[in-house]
Amino acid sequence: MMEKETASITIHDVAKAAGVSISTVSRVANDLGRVAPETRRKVELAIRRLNFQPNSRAQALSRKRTDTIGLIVPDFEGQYFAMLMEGAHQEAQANGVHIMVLKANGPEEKIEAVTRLCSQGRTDGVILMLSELYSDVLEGIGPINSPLVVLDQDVHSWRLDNILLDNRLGAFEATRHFIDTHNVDDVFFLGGSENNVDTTDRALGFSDALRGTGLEAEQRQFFCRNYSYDEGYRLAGKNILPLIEPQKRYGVVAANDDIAGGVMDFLMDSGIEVPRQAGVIGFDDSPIASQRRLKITTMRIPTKEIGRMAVRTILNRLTGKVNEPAKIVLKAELIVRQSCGCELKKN
Amino acid sequence: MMEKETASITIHDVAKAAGVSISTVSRVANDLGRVAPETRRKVELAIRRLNFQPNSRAQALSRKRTDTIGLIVPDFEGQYFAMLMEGAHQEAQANGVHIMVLKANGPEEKIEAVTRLCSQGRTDGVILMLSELYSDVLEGIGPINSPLVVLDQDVHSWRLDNILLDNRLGAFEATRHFIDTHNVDDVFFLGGSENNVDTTDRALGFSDALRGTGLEAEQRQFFCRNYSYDEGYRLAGKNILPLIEPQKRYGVVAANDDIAGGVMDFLMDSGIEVPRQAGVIGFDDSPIASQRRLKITTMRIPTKEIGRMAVRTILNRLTGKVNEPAKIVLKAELIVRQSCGCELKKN
DNA sequence: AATCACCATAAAAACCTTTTTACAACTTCT
DNA sequence: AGAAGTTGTAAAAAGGTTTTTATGGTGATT
Repeated sequence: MMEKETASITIHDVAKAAGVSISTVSRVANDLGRVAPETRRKVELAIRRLNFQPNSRAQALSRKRTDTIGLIVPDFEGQYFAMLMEGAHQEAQANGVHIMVLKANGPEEKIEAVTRLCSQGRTDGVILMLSELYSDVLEGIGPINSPLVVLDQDVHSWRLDNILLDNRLGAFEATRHFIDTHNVDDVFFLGGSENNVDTTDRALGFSDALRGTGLEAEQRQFFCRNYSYDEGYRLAGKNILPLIEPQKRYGVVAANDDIAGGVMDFLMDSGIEVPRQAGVIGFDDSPIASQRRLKITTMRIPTKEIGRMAVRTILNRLTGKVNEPAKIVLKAELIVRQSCGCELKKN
Repeated sequence: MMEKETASITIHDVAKAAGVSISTVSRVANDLGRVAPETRRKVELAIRRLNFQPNSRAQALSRKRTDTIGLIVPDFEGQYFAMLMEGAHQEAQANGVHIMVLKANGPEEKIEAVTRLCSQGRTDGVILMLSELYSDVLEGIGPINSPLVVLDQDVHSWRLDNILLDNRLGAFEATRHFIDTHNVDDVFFLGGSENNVDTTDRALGFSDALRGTGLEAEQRQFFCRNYSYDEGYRLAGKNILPLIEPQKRYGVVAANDDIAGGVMDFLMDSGIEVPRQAGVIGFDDSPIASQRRLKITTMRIPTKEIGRMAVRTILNRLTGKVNEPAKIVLKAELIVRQSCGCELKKN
């Protein structure tokens, strides 16, 4: 039988090589306690010479932490995940911790994921994108012994950390941009999945914006099966095109940039002039928004920032700097490009 | 002083509750060895009643494995990372292992990353996207004690596992598609960063395709700073537009779909008809290729598959099923859409 | 009836650190 | 000069599993 691991060198080997005890080696390696200069030199030499790499598994057990943060997302689609990851990883790396990624879809999968990461101590804290009805999940999880920060959902009543985006306000502003700035005749809202809280919140903001205009929100909002270009394209054909009349001007608020792109392309393919006849505003400011000929006006979401703050929040909890559950609400910002029609107005 | 963790219940608690020894609990929990039915019942009951969750940190130390696989990528840009992640996570989840993601850019960062994951035993194996000159990194890493599979680079001589894409062949086919099928007057190649092996391999394939045509490859290939839309747009203006003559027909092979999109948009913005005057073929078949009005013809790379196979390969190594270093070479597949001009020919 | 094999379980060792406790050998102070 | 405090290091305990070894008890074998 062949031995797999080349019996890696442990703290004992270093101790022996340096002629000291293991506790001394540990103190040198972790730079704590007082060590005589001469001893330190000997130990450091031995560490270097043997190329001693502390076994992180043993460290994890002893220190009761893994220096790892879990990130649970519903999917890897679109640019959202990548941007979140970018921010989270950045903050994590700066603090010497690692990111473990899990994808979990239904409530059961989410519970399972949190259990593996949290309850079994695989991570020191978890960032959770709930995205759907949360109560089932949170109840299923039960009491947690390490920090859990929830994105995209207000779970303040559960005394959990929260990094949120004010979706309602964002959609409100996008809609009002059409109504106030562009003076459109009518507006539509194209959401993602209807049991996705992002979407329902944005639908609320859309309704808010219509209040007092005489326009009824009900018949003006439609929902995709997911946040994709293809769905945007499909629903534009199914629900929006039939409602468009020649001489009027319209505004479409889409729940993300992918959907917005689909809507725009369908409308253009159908001979509708975008943005003259119909303007479009997306959500996210994902790269694709500016990587097309007609650049998409969008509500920028500081996704990278959210990732960074989520990690920051967990780290703060861990160091005990913060004890009250955090609730941070970020705002979306209107990025004016071409698809809303602002350029037309100027000319 | 407040106690942070609610002293979680251990195998000892279960043993006491069931009136057996801890080794018996371990045997029941892991379903090994022979246990009397009656004893098993008692233990299982206790486990359930106390909601015992084995401490994965202790398991990791004892079992000498973490059930975690590392994934090191150069960046999170584009859709490539997401697709890779999708495949890797899928295979991982099916086998009860986790994915730890690290971003590492230069050789030093890569060495550091591999050290943390591999040498310190944080993961059981690592998937590494080298993407640049590899020798520095591989030498810096030194001997490794757990499986390392390298993507996108032939490191067979280092006796490492390898999942590769035949970039040279892919670029050759793309180029020949223009020459053979479309009978173009001239072709161009737009690569990514010049010290990125993907790009240099594809440049070689481009050269291969020009052999015997009388066209010189040298002046026909240009390199972006990165694989982005903006760079494609920029280089199309700087290098390609000046070379275009009115009555001729051109083919542009881009190193990925983002660049291809940029090129197309620049050409169209400049009044060049795409694909009539200039056809474009991208690489990757990333979502953006089909999420625009003029869909991009592209060399599809089975990225998800690569992610899956990389995890599979590590798992196989771990279980000792495979001992010889694997070298799997996948082929890119031409996906004909609109940007190459095939539709025009038909009409 | 004595020996043997076998089975179920307990006890102990191992995994590799960190952290606490203990203990000498010096300093310093009165 | 003796008590008290400091300092540097060793020894031991702790962390929670898995795995190996030991052991008492049962049924079969001669």
